[in-house]
Amino acid sequence: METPEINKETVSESKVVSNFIRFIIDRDLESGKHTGVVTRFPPEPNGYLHIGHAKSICLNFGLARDYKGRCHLRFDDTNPVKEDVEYVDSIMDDVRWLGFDWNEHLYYASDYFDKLYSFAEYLIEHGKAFVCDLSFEEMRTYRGTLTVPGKNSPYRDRSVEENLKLFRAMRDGGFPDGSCSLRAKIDMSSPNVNMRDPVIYRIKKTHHHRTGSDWQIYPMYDYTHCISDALEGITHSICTLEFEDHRPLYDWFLDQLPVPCHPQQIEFARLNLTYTVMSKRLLLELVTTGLVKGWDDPRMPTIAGMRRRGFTAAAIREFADRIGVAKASSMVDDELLMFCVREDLNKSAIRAMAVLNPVKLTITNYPEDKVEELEADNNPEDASAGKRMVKFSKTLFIEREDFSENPPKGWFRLGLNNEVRLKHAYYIKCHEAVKDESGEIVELLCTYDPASRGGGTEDGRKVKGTLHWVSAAHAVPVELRLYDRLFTNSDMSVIEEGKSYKDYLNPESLIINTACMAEAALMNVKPGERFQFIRQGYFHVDKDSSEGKPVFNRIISLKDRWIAKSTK
RNA sequence: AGGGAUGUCGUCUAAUGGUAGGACAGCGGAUUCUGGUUCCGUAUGUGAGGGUUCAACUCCUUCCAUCCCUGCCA
Repeated sequence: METPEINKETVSESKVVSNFIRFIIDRDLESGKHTGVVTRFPPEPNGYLHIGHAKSICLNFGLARDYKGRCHLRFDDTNPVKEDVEYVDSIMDDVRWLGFDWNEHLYYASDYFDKLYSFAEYLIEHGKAFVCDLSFEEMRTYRGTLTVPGKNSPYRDRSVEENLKLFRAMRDGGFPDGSCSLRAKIDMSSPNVNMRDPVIYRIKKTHHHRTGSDWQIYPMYDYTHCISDALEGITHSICTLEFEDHRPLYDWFLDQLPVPCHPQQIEFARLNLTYTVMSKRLLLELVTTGLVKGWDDPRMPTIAGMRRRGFTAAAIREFADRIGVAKASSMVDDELLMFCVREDLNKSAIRAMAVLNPVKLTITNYPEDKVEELEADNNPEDASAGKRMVKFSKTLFIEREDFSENPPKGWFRLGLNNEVRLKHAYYIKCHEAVKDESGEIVELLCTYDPASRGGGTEDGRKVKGTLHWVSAAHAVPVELRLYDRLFTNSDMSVIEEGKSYKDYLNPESLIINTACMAEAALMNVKPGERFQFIRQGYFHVDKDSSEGKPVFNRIISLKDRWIAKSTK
């Protein structure tokens, strides 16, 4: 896997909007509870990072940046059956690409396995943990339900010596998977089911991506996470809302153990985006069933997917800043993400002309073999982007949609006898639309006004419509991949009775366009470059491109007020 | 009477007892060699009831709605 350098775009200090977490930190700093801020981003390496993780990354690394503290990257790798180095690598890659740096603070929960084990013996010695022989089914029965208290395990009162002996036997591979577990001794009648003697170690004779076959037992999340935080001196341990019920357990472990500090767990609402799914399970399923072409499919909400699509890290960071942080569950309109992408690209993307659905246009009063070079600016938003020369001749291509024989009200593109401007070139008028037997237009016969060279005339007459175009003899064919939302349902958490998320797949989420004719310069582009195809949208050169065969991903179309108006 | 949490424009989010503000989306207009960009304008909101207070999104109280929790997943 490629390992890019830290994103060159500077992660500038963003205008800070207060939120409840900053409020807590300010208070802790003011009261002297803390003298600095240490946060962490703790992914489990069992899938690729998505836009929801990006929110968390921007939050945690952003807090560290703004408070001049530090943010650790820690892999929560306590379940070897689901985890893999491929994910570890992709996660580091994505965090770096987003523009964040953990410096030397890279950690793995698996680095703490020895300490975690010792702490477990400490709990046993203090009568706070026991080895339980209950099977999965029995344990479920003993746990009770949400409204009925649980019952104590019959193994709950084993002696410290016996527990120690059994736990060591577990460690040494003396028992098969699932035959027994180490449990905390808390309270089976707690209304919070997480406190009903939760399992803290289970037997898994599974190879671990970092510790190999060193361990036969692995610690559970609740036990591991709080201790890892404490060991690293985390001050504020920020996680999502579903862990709110786990906070008493987080605090319980740290209260029982001789750990260096007691971080504060703070929960915030995870990101939900319209028209997308965010669950790792579903994302994995999309990949493994081939519904998308890999984790970096440009339709995926993964960071790898958005990166390949052509979104910039700056746009994603801006998005994270704009959505804010709160505790109320929410669903963010994907238009906000698109806004951030357009906002960033508008300033930076080089303009070019490409005709997606070409129709031939002949300028009847233009000399047969003449070819002119016309000057075009590369970016009207940025004069430093310079200018380029574009070839113009008698035969051109324009968009088929830019001509209408019976134009609707408000139309100011090409029609019979109305004048439009060809961007950077001349004013033209159309006199005839030539059709084939089936009635389809095959050629537009136009005349041009030589006095309008460059796109304007001395008389200053107004020409409302401006079209993009390419010279037929000089244009090059390019492949376009037109991406759209993967799903058709704005709230994917609401699935109709009897349907599944697959029933909401958008059949037009990818349209491959091989008819596109582009200005010649686009033949020599490199993967990673971004352009604005004038009047169409932003495009990103895909890694599937090869010499002389460029492939462009449509990042996002331009906003189009005409469509909005004309379909009303 | 299981527990935990959350309700502010359509959406996201500020206001921490003192003018309910911003952004996206929408709508209207101006500018424009991209129906893009930019600029200007505009409508829409404190879940409901009661109470405390000179003053309540904020405090108290009752109700309602929504989300999360019964993995040896994280």
